[in-house]
Amino acid sequence: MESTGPQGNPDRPHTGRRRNEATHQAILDAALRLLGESGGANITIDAIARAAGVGKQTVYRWWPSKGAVLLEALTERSLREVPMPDSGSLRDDLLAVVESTFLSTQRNPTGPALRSLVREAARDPHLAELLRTFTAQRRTAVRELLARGLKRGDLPAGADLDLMVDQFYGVFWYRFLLGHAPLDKQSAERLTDSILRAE
Amino acid sequence: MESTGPQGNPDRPHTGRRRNEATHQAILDAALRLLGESGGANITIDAIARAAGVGKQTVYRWWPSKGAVLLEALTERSLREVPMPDSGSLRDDLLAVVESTFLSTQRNPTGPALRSLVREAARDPHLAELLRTFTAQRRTAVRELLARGLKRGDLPAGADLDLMVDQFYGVFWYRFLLGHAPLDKQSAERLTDSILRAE
Amino acid sequence: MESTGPQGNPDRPHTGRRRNEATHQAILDAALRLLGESGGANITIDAIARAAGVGKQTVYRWWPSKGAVLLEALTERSLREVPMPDSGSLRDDLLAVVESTFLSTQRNPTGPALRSLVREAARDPHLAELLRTFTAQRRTAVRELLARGLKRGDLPAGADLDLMVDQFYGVFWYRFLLGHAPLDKQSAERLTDSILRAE
Amino acid sequence: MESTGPQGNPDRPHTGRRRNEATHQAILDAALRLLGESGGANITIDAIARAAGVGKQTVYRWWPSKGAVLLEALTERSLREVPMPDSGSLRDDLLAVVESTFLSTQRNPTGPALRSLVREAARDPHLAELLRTFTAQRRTAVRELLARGLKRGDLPAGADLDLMVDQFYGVFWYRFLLGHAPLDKQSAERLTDSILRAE
DNA sequence: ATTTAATCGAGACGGTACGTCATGTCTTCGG
DNA sequence: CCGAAGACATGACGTACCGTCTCGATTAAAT
Repeated sequence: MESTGPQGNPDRPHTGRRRNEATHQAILDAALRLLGESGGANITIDAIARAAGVGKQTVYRWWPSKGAVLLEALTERSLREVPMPDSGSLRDDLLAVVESTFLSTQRNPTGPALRSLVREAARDPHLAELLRTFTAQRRTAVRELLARGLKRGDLPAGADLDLMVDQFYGVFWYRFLLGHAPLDKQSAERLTDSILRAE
Repeated sequence: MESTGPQGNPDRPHTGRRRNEATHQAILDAALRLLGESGGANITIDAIARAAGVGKQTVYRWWPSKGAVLLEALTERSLREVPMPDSGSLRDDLLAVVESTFLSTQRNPTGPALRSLVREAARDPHLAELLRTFTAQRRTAVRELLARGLKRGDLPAGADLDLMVDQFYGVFWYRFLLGHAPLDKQSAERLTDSILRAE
Repeated sequence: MESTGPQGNPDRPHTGRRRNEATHQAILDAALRLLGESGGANITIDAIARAAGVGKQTVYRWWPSKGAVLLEALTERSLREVPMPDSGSLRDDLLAVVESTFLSTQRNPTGPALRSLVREAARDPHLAELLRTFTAQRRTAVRELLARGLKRGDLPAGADLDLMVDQFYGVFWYRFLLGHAPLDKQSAERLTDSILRAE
Repeated sequence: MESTGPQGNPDRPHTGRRRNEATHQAILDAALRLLGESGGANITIDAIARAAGVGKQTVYRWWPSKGAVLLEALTERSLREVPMPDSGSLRDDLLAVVESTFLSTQRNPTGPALRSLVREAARDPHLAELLRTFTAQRRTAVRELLARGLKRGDLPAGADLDLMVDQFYGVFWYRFLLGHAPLDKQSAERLTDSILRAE
C-alpha cells in the first residue's frame, strides 16, 4: 500500500539526496484528483506527472506501476473513512460498517476514484495484487467484528463467518460496479439484517 | 450479443458477396482460444485477427468493439451451460443454478475466459455495457425463479428478491474474481441455504 | 539513399494498402525544412512527424533511422545540384564541380541542412554509413572526371588521382564544417589550380 | 583546455578542502579510457563518473561540459605527441608534422578517442567551440612553419599558405573520419610533396 | 454472360500512451 | 569545503495497439 522505492544497502546508512516528501504528496494529490475527475477516461502516468509538476521518472522511481500510485492515493485519503466499531452490539457494529462502506462511494472523489482503480487493476497485475491484499485486510477486519459477536453468542455456533463477510462485500462490489441498485442507508440496513438472519 | 453487421438498404434485396460463416466462426474460435490462453495478457484485435487468419477490418465490420467479439465468443460456447430449472422445489431450483454457475468456472476455457472478459470490460465501455445487459438477464432469470417460490409460499411475503439475487451473484463474482474462496459444490449449498434462510 | 520499407514476398504480387506517396513527400519536405531551420538544435522524429502531419510509426515504417530520412531529404532536393560535367577541358570540368560544390553550401536550406546532417551522423551509425556511401559516390565521380583528363594527357602519368580527390573534398569539408575560411568562387579557383599544379 | 573550477575569494588565502588532484586525474583517465573503448557508443557523464569512482557533480564542478573533459583528457595525454620542428628544411619540417599527425591516429587510444571526440563535438556546442580553438592553434603552428619556408625562399612569393594548411588538415580529417584511405608514412610523404609542389 | 456491389486478407495510416534513458541541477551526508 | 550518492524536471526515444482507410482479388445476386 505504500510506495516502496529503492532500498539502500542496510550496511551503509544512506547517501545522496533524500526523497522529496512534497513531491511524494503532490503525486498522490494529483493522482487522486485525476481519479475523481476522470469520468471513466484513462489516467496516464504522463497526466499524473504533469498535474503534479513532476517528471515521469520520479513516479516510476517510487511506485512499481501506475496502479500502485492510485491505490496509495486512495488509501491515504479516502478509504480511511470506514471505521471498525466495537460497540457491544453486533447489529450496530455491522450496520455501521456496511453503511459507511455504502455511503463512502457517494462521496467525491472516492466513488469515481474507486471505480477507476478497479478498472486499472483489470490490466495491471501489480495493482490487482495490491487490491487483493487491500480487500483481504477489509475482510479480516469484518470477520473479527463478526467473531466478537459469535463469542458473545449473538450468532449461532456454526455460523459461516467467511460466507457472511463475502455476502457483505460481494453485494457491495457487485452493486457498486454494476450500478443496478442503490447503495444507500436503506439497502445497507436490509443487507445487514439479511446477513444476520441467515445464520 | 450477436454480431450485427451492415444492414443493406431494405429497398434493394441484396447485392454483393455474402458474409462468410466460416470466417465468422474462425473469429469466435480464435477469440475464445485467446481468452482462455491469455494468462492475464491483453488481447488485441490484431491478435484475434491473426489467429483467425482474417483481416482486422473483417472483425470491425461485424462487431462494434473487441468486447462484443469476446462476449459473443463466450456466450456462444460456454455460458449456455447454466440452466434455469423449474422443478417445483425452490431450494432445488436455486441450488441447481448456484451450483452450475459455480462449477462452470472450473471448466476450461470458461473460467479464464470469463476473467479475461471482465478485464477487458474494465477498459472497453462498450463491452461493459454488454456485460451489464448480460448480467441483468441472468439476474432477471434468477429473480423469476425466486418469484415462483414466493408465489408458492416457499418464501415469506416481504422477501427482498433483488437482494437475494444480488447475494447470489455478488458472492459469486466476488469470489470468482478475487479467488480467495472456492466455488465448489459445498460452498454452493451453503450459499443457497444462507440466502433462503435470510428471508 | 532511398527509403527501403517492407519488402513484400516477391512470390505474391502485393496485398494491402499501398504506400502513400503524398505522405512520403510530406515527411521529406518536413525533414528538409527542419534541417534548414534548426540552427544547430536537434531534430527529433516527433518534430518531423508532427511537421508532416504524420504518425511517428509511419516514419519508422519506411526509414531505418532518423538519419536515413534526413539524408534522403537532402539528396532528393538539394544535392542534385552538383553536376559532373565533361567539357573536354580538365580545368573547366574540375572547376565547375569545385565551384558548384562550394556555392551549394551558400544556399538555403542546403548549407544548414548539410551541417545538421553531419551532426546527426555523428551519433547515428546508420546515417554515418549512408553518408560514407554518399561521399564515396561523389569521390568516384570526381575521380572519373580526373581519369578522363589523365587519359587525354592533361595530367602527368603518375598522378595520384585519389589524393587529388581527397584534397578537394578534404578542403571542402574541413572549411565547411569549421567555417574558418570562405567557400566562394575565388577559393574554388585557387583550390582547383592548386590541385592541378600539384601533379 | 584546462579545468576551470570555482575561484576562491582572492582576499582570503583559502578555506576548505582543496581540489583532489588524484580525483582530477582519475576523471581524465576514465574519460580517455572510455573514449578509446567506446566503439561508437555514446559516452555519458554518468559513465565517466562511475568509471572514475566519482560523483557526477564533481565532474560538473570542474569542467563546463562533457566535451571539455574529453578534450582535456585527450590533450593531456595524446595530442602532445605532434611536434612542431624547425630543422631548416621546409620539406623535412612539414613531412615531420604530417607524418606524426598521421601516425598518431594509429596508436591507442588516440585514434578511437579522437573519433569519439569529434562525435561528441557534433552535439555539444561547447566542445565544438573548444575543438575549433584547438584546430585553429594547430593551423597557426603549421602556418608559421610554412611562413618560415616562405621567408627562406623555399616557397614562391605568392603561395597561399592558408590553402596549404587546409590541404594538409583537410585531407587528414577527411581520411581519418571516413577511413577510406590509409594514414601511413607513404601517404604522408605523398601529401607533403603534393602540397609543396602545388605552390 | 455481364454488371454491380459487398466480402475478404493484408497492411498503411494518424494517434495516444507506454516505460526507458541521458541530461544537467539539486540536496544530503560523511569525512 | 569536498566528494559520493542519488533524487529531481525535462524531453526524446522506439514500441504497442487503437480504429480507420485503402488496396486488389474474390464471390454472388441482379440484370
